[in-house]
Amino acid sequence: MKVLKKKFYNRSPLQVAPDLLGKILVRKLNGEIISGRIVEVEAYLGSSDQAAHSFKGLTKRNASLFKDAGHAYVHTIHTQNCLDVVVEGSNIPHSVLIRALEPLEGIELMKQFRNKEKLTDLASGPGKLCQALNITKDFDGLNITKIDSELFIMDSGFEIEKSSIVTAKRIGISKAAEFDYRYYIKNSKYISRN
DNA sequence: AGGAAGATCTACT
DNA sequence: GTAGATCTTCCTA
Repeated sequence: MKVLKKKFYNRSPLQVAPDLLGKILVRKLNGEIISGRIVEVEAYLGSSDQAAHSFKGLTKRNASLFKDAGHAYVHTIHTQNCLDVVVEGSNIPHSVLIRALEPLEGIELMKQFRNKEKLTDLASGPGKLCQALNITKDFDGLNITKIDSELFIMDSGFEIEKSSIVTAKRIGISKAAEFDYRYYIKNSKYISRN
């Protein structure tokens, strides 16, 4: 198991997004570990993608998208938080949205944060996983390529077979919704929807 | 200064 | 399946 470095993130979101499936998202909180396997992601292509927050250029909200690859971008929507990973270099505001996790460690903590018991209710959606891992806007702009960070992604050493990766249209957006930029693991019970 | 929209979630029917 | 909750940011007057 090793932490994913900038080299991993410094590629096209269309390459990084499917590669993130099966990786382990790790949250450190007061010495406790909360982690989960990434089972669903979406790619956002910055300036050429009308659905991306960075489409209209740099604003206060999306400033973190213009950082180097391997930083977090946390934004609020309808009272919920969503977690992105910045991809492909500085001033190229591409990102990958982490949409769902399969809970692994710290499940009791997740249940507390979510006030839910069912494993499939803990992190099966972008807003839910931020609650389960207690990710707040304080994480916006955080470097997630260091093992001493409070948030990072590890390589499980386990490759997802290409035949288990499903490509589909993105969810919950009104513009440029026709692109097949959503990726999830086939047959996972922990994705947000089918 | 005010209004509208947004990469959602939950509860209830 | 549908409605309501309820916060931040941006656009317009």
